[in-house]
Amino acid sequence: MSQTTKQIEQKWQKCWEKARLFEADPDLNRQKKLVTFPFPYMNGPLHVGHAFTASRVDAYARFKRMQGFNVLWPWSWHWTGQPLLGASQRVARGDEAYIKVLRDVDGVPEEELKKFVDPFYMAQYYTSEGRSAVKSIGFSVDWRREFTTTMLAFQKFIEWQYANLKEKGYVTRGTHPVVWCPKDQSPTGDHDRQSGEGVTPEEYTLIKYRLDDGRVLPAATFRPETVYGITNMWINPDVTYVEADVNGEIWIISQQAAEKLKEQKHNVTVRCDFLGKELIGKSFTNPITNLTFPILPGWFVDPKTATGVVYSVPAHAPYDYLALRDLQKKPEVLAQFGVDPSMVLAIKPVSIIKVEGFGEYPAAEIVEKMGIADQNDSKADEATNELYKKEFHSGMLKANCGIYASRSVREAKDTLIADFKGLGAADSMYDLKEPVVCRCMTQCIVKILSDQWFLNYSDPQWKELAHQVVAQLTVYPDSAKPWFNTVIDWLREWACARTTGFGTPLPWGKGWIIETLSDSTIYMAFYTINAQITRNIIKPESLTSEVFDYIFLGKGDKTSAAKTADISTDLLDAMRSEFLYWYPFDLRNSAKELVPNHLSFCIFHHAALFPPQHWPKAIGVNGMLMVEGQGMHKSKGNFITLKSAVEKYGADATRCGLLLGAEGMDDPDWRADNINDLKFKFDSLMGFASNIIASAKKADDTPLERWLASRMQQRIKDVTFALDELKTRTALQTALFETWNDLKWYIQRKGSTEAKALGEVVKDWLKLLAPFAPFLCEELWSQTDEAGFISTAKWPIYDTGKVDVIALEQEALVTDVMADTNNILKAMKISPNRIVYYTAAHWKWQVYLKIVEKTLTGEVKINELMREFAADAELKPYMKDIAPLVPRIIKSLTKISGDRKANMAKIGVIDEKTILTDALAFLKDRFNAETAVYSESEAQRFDPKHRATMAMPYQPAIYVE
RNA sequence: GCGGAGGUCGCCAAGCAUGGUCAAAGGCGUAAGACUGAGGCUCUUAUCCCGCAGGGGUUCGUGGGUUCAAAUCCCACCCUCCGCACCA
Repeated sequence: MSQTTKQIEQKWQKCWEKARLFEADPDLNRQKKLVTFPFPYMNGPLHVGHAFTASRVDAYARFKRMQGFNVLWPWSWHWTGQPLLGASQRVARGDEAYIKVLRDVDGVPEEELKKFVDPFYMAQYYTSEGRSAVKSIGFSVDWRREFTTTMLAFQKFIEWQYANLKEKGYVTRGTHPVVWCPKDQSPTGDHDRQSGEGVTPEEYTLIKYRLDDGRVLPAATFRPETVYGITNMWINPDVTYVEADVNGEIWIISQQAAEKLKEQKHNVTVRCDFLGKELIGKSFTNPITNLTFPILPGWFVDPKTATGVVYSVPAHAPYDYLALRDLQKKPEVLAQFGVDPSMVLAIKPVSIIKVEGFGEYPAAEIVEKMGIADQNDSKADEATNELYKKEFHSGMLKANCGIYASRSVREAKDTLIADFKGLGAADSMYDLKEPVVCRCMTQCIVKILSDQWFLNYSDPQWKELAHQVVAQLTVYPDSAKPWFNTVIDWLREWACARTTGFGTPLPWGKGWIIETLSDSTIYMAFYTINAQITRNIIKPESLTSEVFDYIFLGKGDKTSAAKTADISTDLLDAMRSEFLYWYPFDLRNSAKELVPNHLSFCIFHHAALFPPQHWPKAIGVNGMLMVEGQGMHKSKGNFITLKSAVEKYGADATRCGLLLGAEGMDDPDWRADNINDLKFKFDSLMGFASNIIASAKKADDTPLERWLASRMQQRIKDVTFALDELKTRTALQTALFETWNDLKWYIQRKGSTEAKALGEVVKDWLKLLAPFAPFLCEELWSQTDEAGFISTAKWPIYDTGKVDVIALEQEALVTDVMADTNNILKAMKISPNRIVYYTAAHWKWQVYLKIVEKTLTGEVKINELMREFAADAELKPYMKDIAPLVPRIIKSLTKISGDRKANMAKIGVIDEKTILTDALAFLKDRFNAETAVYSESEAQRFDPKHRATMAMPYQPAIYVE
């Protein structure tokens, strides 16, 4: 009884483990490759997305191992961070919806689920599930180097890293605005939000206009340059405002604003509240120009946005223009507030920005153009956006803008804000453009966190170093390389410590732990020594900074380091040399979503901490896995765990199904039908190859075997080239389908599988497939006469000596003839009884080859050619036939590649009659018709329609009936 | 908005750097045949349109341009997907 896929997989997994096949130790006689995959976060099971990215790493690792490299492919687990804790708390809270997902999607058994109230238990559970899934899919991992990020030894490593970064000045301290949940007392990231995804704090400038009594009206704006164009203030008469002591000044702001400012480093004490209408009609002073303006009622003013105090720039703000116009049309409204309508009527917009395509008053023009009725018209928003954008990008400040006159808005803005603040005329506050609601249903605000620790990715010198890392880095695909540079330029300070979740305590900051994206930037170096740490049971406290300095940087005195650490100098040296052997890493491959964060951080940190010889060698980036055309989400019900995929389809089909999906940065699509199909294909392949291995014993060396061997060489070349570029899809497609098709063709043509040469080709084929479908290949390899594992067999090397261009050309003749025959049959719409081929006469070959030669060397001149032919005694008699032939041949040759023409010239005349005669039985079978072949020059031939004279070299004439 | 990646013959997808070998690989799907008790699987063949003779026509997001020649080069436009920070 034949083994099931599952049995085969388990068998080889055990064999590999027993042979310690993937355990890699330093070996100075061999070149090394350290390949890595970003450790997965353990708040859930591994899924097919992980499998896709890691399959690429594994295929590469296996390929390089077969090429003779000493390959190290380690794996670990990310436990530090917030989500694990959050997940565990949801279980503890009895969150049924969440528990249902764990049960149904993750497949967690009931008795385990209960224990998930302990986050470490949860992590442990997913980690051991994950480990067995990784083994079951056949990743060739050295497990001796495994760790989790909460292990003390690892945390010592992170401490060392951060102490170093701080010493080098890459860690800074400062304040930072975040979206904040007042109830949870923590920042509310996108994933923690009920609504308001993607909303970030935006900074408003507050212009501190002053009432006559000295109280401040801090009007909020994104466009402080418009302070020069103010005509009045808007206060919502129906809204409650407060008078508050803010940093020693008396501010008038909306009630909501007072609460917000308290969280933003403002000292706020509310003294009293009142309705906005009390302010209407009062006048105030512009702190920049010292001019005085009135306060008018504006119902569009939203107390929930910023300060609830807005100043009016009717020349450039559509809302202001509309609101003013509305008031001017309704003097009776003004009268209610005791405002003199004629004063309002006298307000004229003040133009301060010159912008292309608009005249004096852009706001009025755009309102007109879009036909906006009043301040309640929904189109007003659109007009605002359009005009703001336009004025920002191409606006110039006019002469009435003080010292900023004739500067562009875009360029003057930042200095202007700084100047105003310096004068005490402006302040700032943050607010959210749209409401954000936390998962706990609380409305979020902006909080300014103080004494926050940052990695200073803004540091220009650090950026420069990071660019240098990128410059020497190979990126797969190459097109992703510029992306890294733009990300490096774009990254700013990154808060690298937080107060909640799991993580390594910040070495110098009480209560702070290192943020999880910041604790996973150089840990690939830790792999190099972790096997030693475990094997020698090195205590965490022995891993002092002196020890790490010595191991990773060769710094300091090893005797004293060993002494303080209580470990031997030999062991220290062993770790040092192991690090030196493996580092830097040769490949890190991940999905493209990590480019703007993890992978770029990895570059920054290597730049900061390691010398250039230990900088990353190559980074691979791939797309994000889709499932049936959609993004994979637990909530969408299309989440597929790695474990379930392997169980259902087998490891090889899962790996190959994923890898055939896409390469480069394209997103692969997991289609269950395709994977299932592949599973059947592999069953078929097993029988196919097995049969060949058993029967290929006969010494046979015909052009067909040479053709097959030649094709194989081309496949070897292509697969090797593609894998070196991490083009896993191209490589697999060639290795699996194209090569298989070659073999099938050979067997059809040959009619048997007995040739020993075929068996040899199959061995190479299995090797090409082994990085992708290791279990299947290992099984088939064991059926051959070869010893050892295919996983460590020698990768085939492309050998031009094995390429027989004549055999290739001869076989091409057969396929070309078949294609032509098919075309004729299709046009005739018949099934033939008899097919006769006529090969070209020798003199035609002479003519043909002469022309081929000419086209290779340069321009072909017909009259010269004809003269040459006429001079040839052998050709002279045929001149009448040659004349019309020559242009035809020239034309047909334009469709043939230079390489092939060169081959044709080299090969000379091929014996078409023999080739076709040999293929006759095959053709007969294929077309289900009597077949025959004659040479055009044979007098005795069956040729009722006189087709023979149409024969051309490489294009025999065909007669069908 | 900023940044990145893309739009190819029913679907997925190669090709585009180095224009001619491109009606354009491969896989899927579809159709026919073989196998089977029947099916699934597998294998074979076909699969833009026209053509009773190996030929012709129209295709590679849209519109222009360069060229003897463009899926490939240039310009403009339209559309889709992804990332944008304290979060893994």
